[in-house]
Amino acid sequence: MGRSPCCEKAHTNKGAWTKEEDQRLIAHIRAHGEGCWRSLPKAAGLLRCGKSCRLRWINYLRPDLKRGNFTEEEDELIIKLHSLLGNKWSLIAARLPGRTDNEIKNYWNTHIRRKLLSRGLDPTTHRPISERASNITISYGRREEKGAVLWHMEERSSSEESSAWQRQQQQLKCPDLNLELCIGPPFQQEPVVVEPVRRKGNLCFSCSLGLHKSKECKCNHVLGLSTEY
DNA sequence: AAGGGACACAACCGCACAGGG
DNA sequence: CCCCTGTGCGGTTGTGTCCCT
Repeated sequence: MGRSPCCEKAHTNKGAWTKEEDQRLIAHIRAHGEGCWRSLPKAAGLLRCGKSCRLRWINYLRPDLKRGNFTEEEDELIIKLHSLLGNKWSLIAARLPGRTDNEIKNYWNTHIRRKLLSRGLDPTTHRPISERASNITISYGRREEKGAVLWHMEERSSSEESSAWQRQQQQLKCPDLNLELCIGPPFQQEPVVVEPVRRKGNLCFSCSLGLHKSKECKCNHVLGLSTEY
């Protein structure tokens, strides 16, 4: 179908941002707040694409960003989250205050990937590189117990022998992470929306893991499952 | 000191999705 | 229900810096 470009590329700057551009963007957002990125460049007097402004603000200019090296704890958390969520950088970033998805993605590709390789682990699967690709399929099931919703992973292996290694891998894939999954009864009242996040607001667990279209998706149900970031 | 390869990270691009008209 | 727009995401590219020869 084709879409109109987000801006007139012929009249926009590209490449590195100058200090002046940064200042203009910061000043405008301080004065008017975030939002309507399409019209922001014109309003702020910037010859930039709206998307470019948004990216610049989110990744580098936001005041709550934590700059500097990643700590060892952050490293390990990223690895754990990646083993659980895959390349869902935005979800991973949501668990690391002050870090952006772009920053984590870059850090993964440059540092952690190599770190895992040096440990003999496949950065994509988090399995030992030497290990043959096994025929394990993983599905997310749900079982309810005493009012709580528990998530479990079901591993099916072609081989009957469930080795200790497989159990270990299962534990690795279900690390003891506090994902702060908030489970509640079907809500009766309008939920309090702290921040007008359009798409992440009331996602079910499947969708919050990026498993949209999953048969487990509960977004259209009244269960009221949501994840808290 | 110069050249070039490797690395790190900022920025861009294309696509998907939600929501409004 | 369809189309369009705005936004967000993940992958990729571009560019500056570092390091080795």
